[in-house]
Parts: sequence; C-alpha cells; structure tokens
Amino acid sequence: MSGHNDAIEDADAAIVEGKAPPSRGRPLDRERILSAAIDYIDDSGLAGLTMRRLGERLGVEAMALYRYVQGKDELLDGVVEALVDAMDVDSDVIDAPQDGWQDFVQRLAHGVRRVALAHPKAFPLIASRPPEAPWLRPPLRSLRWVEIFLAGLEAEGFSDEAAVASYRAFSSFLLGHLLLEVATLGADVGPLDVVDEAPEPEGLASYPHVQRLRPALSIDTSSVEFEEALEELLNRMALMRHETTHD
Amino acid sequence: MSGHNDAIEDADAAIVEGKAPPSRGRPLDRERILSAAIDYIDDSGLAGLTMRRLGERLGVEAMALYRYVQGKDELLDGVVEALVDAMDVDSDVIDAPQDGWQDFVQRLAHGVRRVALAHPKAFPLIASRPPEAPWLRPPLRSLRWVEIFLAGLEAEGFSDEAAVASYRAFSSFLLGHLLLEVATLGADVGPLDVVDEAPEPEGLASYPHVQRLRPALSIDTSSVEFEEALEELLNRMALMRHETTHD
DNA sequence: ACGGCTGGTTTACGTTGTAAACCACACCAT
DNA sequence: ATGGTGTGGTTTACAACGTAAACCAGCCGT
Repeated sequence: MSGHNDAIEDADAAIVEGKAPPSRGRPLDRERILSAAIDYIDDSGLAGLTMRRLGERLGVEAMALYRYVQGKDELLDGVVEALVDAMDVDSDVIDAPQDGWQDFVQRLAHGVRRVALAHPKAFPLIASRPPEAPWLRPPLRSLRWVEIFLAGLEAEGFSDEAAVASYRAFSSFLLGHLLLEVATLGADVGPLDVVDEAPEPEGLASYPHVQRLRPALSIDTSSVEFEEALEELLNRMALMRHETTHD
Repeated sequence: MSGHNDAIEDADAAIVEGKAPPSRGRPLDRERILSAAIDYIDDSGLAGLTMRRLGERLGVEAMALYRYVQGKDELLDGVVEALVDAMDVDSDVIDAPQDGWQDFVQRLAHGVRRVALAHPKAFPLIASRPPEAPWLRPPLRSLRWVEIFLAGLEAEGFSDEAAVASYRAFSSFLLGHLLLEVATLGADVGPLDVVDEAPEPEGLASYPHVQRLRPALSIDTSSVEFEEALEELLNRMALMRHETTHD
C-alpha cells in the first residue's frame, strides 16, 4: 500500500536528536485538512473521501481530524467554503478596480468557472449542500459576494428589482452551465463513484439524430460556448436594467 | 415506531384460511421498490434512505430488495430513470400533437419542472448521477428525449448546429433554474440530511444590500420568473435558428 | 517537580451496504 | 403421495464507515 510507514517508524526512532514533533512537521490545522480534502476529491472522487483515508493522507489517525473539524458534514461545508474563497481570489472581484458592471460580472463568471474547471469533482458539492442562508444560492453563496454583486449593479443604475432579477438569472445560468461542463469532465458527481466509461448506449441505432450529432453533443473544451452564453446573459441584464431603472 | 408489525403477525396467524402469501399482498417488484424509494426521499430526504429502512417500508427485509435491484447505486439509477419517465408522461411530449417547436419546448420545460417541484428532494439526483452516455446531460437524459428534441427542431428548419446549441442552452437553463428552485423548497440535496433552518446568517448587518433585499431574494413560489426566463430562452433559440439555418 | 494544556492515538459501538447460506412454500412430472 | 426445482424471502456474517469516549505523551509556566 504505502511503504512509507516504515519511514514513519524510522522517524519514530530518530526523533531523539531533532526537535521533530510526533506525526509530521507542523501540527496540522484546519486549512491543511481542507486542502487535503480537496486534493483527495480532485484525484479520487468525492465518494472515496473518508475520514480514515483523509487522515492517512495527512499522516495521522482519523480521529485527529475531529479536533479541527466538527464532523464530516462540517468538513464538506469547509470544502465548499474553501472553494468559494478560491473563487474570489481567482476573480479579483474584491480589490481590482472594475470598469462597468459588465466587466465586473464577466470577471466574476470567469473566476467561478476557473475554479469549477480546476476541481470538477468537487464543484458539485457547492450545488448540493444547503447554503447558510436559504435565499443564498449556489454558486454565489457567500454573503460578501451577493452584497458586492447587488451593490455593484445598483451603483450603476439598476433598481432593486432589476438587481435581484439579475442576480437570479446570473446564478442559475452559472450553476446550470458549469454543472454540465463539469459533469462531462470525468466527474463522478454525487454519492456514486467513478463509473467506467459506459460502453455504447444500447439502442442508439433507433435515434438517428442523436447518433449523427453525437460528436457535436460532447461539450467543447474551449470556452466559446460559455462565452456566448455569458454574452447573452449580459444583454439580457442590460434589458432588465432599463426596464425598471429610473435614472 | 409502526404498530402495524403486530398486524403482520396477526396475518401470520390468520393465513390459515385465505391464500395470503407471506409478507404482504403481491410479491414485490422493481417498480414498487422504486416508487417506495421516491416516496421515502420525498418525505424523509435522500440522506435517510437506507436499504434496511426501504425494506421496512415495504414490509420486507433489506436483503429482499437485492432480488430486484443490483445494489444501492443501481437503485438510485432506477429512481432517476423513474423520474425521467414521469417527466414524459407529465409533458405529453411523446404523443400529443405539437404546434410549432416553441410549443413543444415549452411543454417539455413545464413537464420537467412539474416533476422537479413534485419531488424537490429527489430531483437533484438527476443532476448528480452520471448519465448512461457522457454526452447525455441532465435533465434530458434519456436518448428518446434528446432524439425528440433534436428531431423536432430540425423538422422546423434548425440546422444541426443550431439544434445542438439549442439543446445545450435548454438543458443548462433548465438544470440551473430548477436546481435553485428546488433547493429553496426545503430540499436537503446531496449526502447531507435536513439542516434545520439556519438561525440568522452572522454578520448580516455588514451587508446592507443583502439585508434590505432579503425578502426579494427568496424565490417566489409562483412560476412567473420561470416563465420569463423560458420566454427569454425561446427568443434566443429563435435567433440561433436563423443564424445558421439555410431555408 | 508538577498540574494542566495540546495534539494525537486507542478502543469501542452503532449503522451501513452486501455476500452467502439458508429456508419455505408452490408447482410439476413421476 | 413423492420427490425436484424454482421463486421469494430471511438469517447470518462481515468489512467499512462516522464518531463518542477514554487514554496517552510530551510541552508549558509556575
């Protein structure tokens, strides 16, 4: 299995001289745990993530994790929280100066997308765990984000209704699009583990259109489709803005 | 817990005269199992669904289920399959005569939505389980549907590209929108169980827009928002059609 | 030297999915 | 009637999971 267990025991015998603390290096903290969890999900799928295995990956016994995490649920919540944080780092939406709401929205969308694509197997968690506040929808689930979004739009003339409507349109667009993109990226979304490449859907022959268009139905890895859809959305938002704005 | 266990034992004693077979009525079949599973999820959440409990609900031991279902995974697949079937019954998309692709698409959308709202806690399964064919995306995951969709559009002048693009736009729209709708309906989406009503998100005070607009952020139970978004989509599809069509 | 904290391990238990063996009846040909 | 073969279920068993509870081992300031 591992082969570095012996290494650990070696250390166990060799700690006499260094200041080497028990298990490994620094004493483990919540952040290390969360990022280890994400790593694990990224390369072995959500289904395989288990307290014991996560512990093992960190060179520690499963129960050790419970000092930093309330339980598995809380750990998963922590994972989505971490992903969300990664998103705003990745979209520069907090500090970077924005020119116009379109730029802002675009930046946001791309930031979220980058993270989604970077962690295809973890992303669905965002959609599948209930947010802290029920009216806070994935993937924009942090209060800060929603605030920035709404404030940003209103600062540029969106009415309350227009801003809220835009928020909804934006988040549902992003969620749907990214979930589908991510799903065709080898994700095993959900409780199930990797399902090895379905051989050839039975009875394909009786569905001529599907059969003929099959290659086209696979998602393109390029971002062109996303780009176009996003463009659409921006237009739509622009319309919303003028429908109810009063400047 | 139940109190009809005794009833069963009564029957056990009383089977002498009737032809009453062992456990209960007819001898259990896959369909009964699946619909029991859906019922269970509907009123106790996906997380609580367990082979033993499902068996119990059917008046049978857990292992009995394995005669009709390969395992839990296969059972969950069965559940989504059942839901998808329910959708096409519910949207009359197979037999009912359609007048124009817009009507067709609208029917489809509403059929899917009805099922989603009828089973808010089960619907996310559709999004979370990998489809038989990887290019077959939720929520339109049956070959038949995709075929009908594509064929329907092409019959009315959509080019291959336009039809495929429409298919994608449609499914990602539907998925995103419904997932969000369903999520704010008391669903416990995913592996976690019901999380009891978050008390009041901490630090709400520092997010004025969010705070002020909070009621508006909750989804409206009416279908107006869905209707509008769908309308948007139809317009967009109409554009796609003429962009690449050649008649 | 010593009580207490910190960070971890051990042990233990209940619950889950499921393999394997087992059983009871119904049905049928002999 | 008599045995053989399904069919539809139960029993038993086990490994893996999440996690509570008790238990260490060093380090700390006094």
